[in-house]
Amino acid sequence: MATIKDVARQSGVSVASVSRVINNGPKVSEATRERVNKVIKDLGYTPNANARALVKRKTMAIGVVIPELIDPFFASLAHNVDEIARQHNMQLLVSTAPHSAESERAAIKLLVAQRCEVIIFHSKFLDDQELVALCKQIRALVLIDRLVEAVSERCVWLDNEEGGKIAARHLLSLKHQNIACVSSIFQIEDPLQRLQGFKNELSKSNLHVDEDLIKYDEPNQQGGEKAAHYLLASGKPFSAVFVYNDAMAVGVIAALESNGFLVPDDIAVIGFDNSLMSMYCKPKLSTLHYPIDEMAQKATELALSLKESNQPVLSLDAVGKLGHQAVAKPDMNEQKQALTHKYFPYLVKRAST
Amino acid sequence: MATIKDVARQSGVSVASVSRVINNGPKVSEATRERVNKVIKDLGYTPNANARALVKRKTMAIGVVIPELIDPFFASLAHNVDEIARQHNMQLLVSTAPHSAESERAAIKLLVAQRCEVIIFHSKFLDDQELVALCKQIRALVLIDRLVEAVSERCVWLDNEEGGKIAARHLLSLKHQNIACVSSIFQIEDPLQRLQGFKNELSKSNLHVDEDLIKYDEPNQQGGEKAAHYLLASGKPFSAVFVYNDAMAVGVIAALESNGFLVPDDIAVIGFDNSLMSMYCKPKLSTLHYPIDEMAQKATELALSLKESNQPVLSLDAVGKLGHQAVAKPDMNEQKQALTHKYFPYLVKRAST
DNA sequence: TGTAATAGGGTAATCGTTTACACTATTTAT
DNA sequence: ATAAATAGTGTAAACGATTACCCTATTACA
Repeated sequence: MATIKDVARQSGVSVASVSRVINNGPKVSEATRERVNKVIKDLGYTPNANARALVKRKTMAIGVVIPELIDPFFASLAHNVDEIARQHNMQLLVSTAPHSAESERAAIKLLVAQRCEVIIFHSKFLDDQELVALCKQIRALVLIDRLVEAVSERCVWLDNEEGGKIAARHLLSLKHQNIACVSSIFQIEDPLQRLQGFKNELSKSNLHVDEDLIKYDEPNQQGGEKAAHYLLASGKPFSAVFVYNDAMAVGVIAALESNGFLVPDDIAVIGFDNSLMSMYCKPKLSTLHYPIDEMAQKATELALSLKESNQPVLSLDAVGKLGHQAVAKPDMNEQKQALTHKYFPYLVKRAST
Repeated sequence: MATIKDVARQSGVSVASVSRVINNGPKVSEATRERVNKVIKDLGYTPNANARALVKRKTMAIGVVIPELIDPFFASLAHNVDEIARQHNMQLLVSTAPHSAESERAAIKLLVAQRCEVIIFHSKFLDDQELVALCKQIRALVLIDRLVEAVSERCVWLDNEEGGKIAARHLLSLKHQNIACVSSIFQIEDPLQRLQGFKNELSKSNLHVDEDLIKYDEPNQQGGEKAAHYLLASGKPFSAVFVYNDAMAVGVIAALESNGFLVPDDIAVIGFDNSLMSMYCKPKLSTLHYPIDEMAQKATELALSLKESNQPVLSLDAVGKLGHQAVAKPDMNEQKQALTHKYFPYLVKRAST
């Protein structure tokens, strides 16, 4: 593999000049520039990014930590990070961390080892304290899909509780009285908050969810099918189900229909995510739209702006430029104005309710 | 960020010893090892992968070039590469190259700049010649989903023509006479070969596809819907549709049903890929299973073994260990035994036909 | 006891870049 | 005509690791 020295030798100049040509630096005569470029072509020379990263102390890489690529939700997240990365001529590093604190730590460590300074982190298993420590250590680390109060200005998150409330209001407006829930067996924030919001809103109407009508399983189709079977096995009647996500909801519908129930006539179902699947399954699934595309893009841009900034906390001015619904919370203990990048789900009505 | 020198200083040894500790090298006393490890913990030291890559002349990265992450097929491909990468403690580099020769070139170049020596390349826009040149230049480059004769031992590919034949036989066995096709607007190998195999098999039974009943659009749901509308607009009757992939097929079904046709009673549909979608849409989609998981894993292992090998071409012995249906072609011009890693699709019958 | 083997550890070159600094012509300003 | 500025280029010191080679005790063995 040709090096800068080879290019220098062959074109009769110093490595400094070659470097200047490569980086479009000033102080190179047009003649030299052309000669060097010719040799670069001939030799098929490509600058070594590792050597560059070493001396410049920065890489052109942007890392993303997600549980796995195969889940459409996370694939979508990675896809959007990649889009922005490409716009900035940066390379995407994917570090997968399948559902455990240990693997999340390992994933971040790999990225740090690569000296990847811009990181989008989808963490569900590290505790707040550890995340705060990481934020201190890594200037351009942004947490997506999670709110950690102490570093709220680094968080791009969804109001899951509000999602639960919207679902509840929707089912209430349809006059449902006996409502079941299907949730994820991973007891992380999202399912808990969605359920909490859902229950809270119901209780405002003096309704409550029978604990026997809340079933948990893995957050995919199979899990949904199983959870629906548990529900039916409970023997208690219900006319609507609020499901953790669309994948499970599709499974729930399949199980209900194979047991002779009609959706939505006998039982209404509502999902979460607004995934492609919800649009193309039948009956089409009502769901809560999760603006993961915008969130991922915003998170990436936020991280990139953080890289440039010298301030420990993102300035108001910088945030202004970011647009969208950044929320100021004036009532914090400290004087500093805390900022948080909060997004909201919204209802998408389809044939299933 | 702490460096190896900081660790050396603080633990009162030389950088050489620290390096030995990090790499579990020999010639370090237990006492020193512990002392150094303690300092490493305290300082939160992480070895700089760039510096390492520079001096060792190899990275712990494995690159994958795909058009985009959001397509479940490619997400699945990347996912499986990642799985193997993780098993080898390697980092996944994703380089997306959206549907053009230029972007494929750029994607590979990025990976080469990173000195990523193990690469899984899904290329559809570079010509054979250029790919052969790349294979010469990059020892551990493997092409997935494509056969280039001159470097067939580096190719892991699917027999698309056979897929078309299987689909044809299936529809013939159901006594269909008027058969339509929906294909991808990207005129790359896959759709062409599938269609070719399909037509060839039909012609054996003296049937042929009316050219007006072949429609092209983007290979996603929307494209499928549009293509189905074109078909209906042609005014010609048909009782079955062979669709390029499941995503389009789902769109086709949606369009047909919204026009009052029943699938499969009025019109049968068969897709390609055996994606999750085909399993959970309704009616469930008959399709050709695409063993992308195994193929991606095999491609990755092949690339990894190529990295180790010193021979320009993979030896018979090495391939033996790889298992699966590696096919020997004894009738090559040259004496060298050419090998190719060919996979076959198979029919998955569901409710749509 | 003398000598070889071994264990433990340090020195310094190296990987491929960038860039501060120095240097020489040449041009510009006075 | 002379000083100052500028354009173009080269030299060499980093960046942070690895490792060949060297050195010194200590141990093993005759």
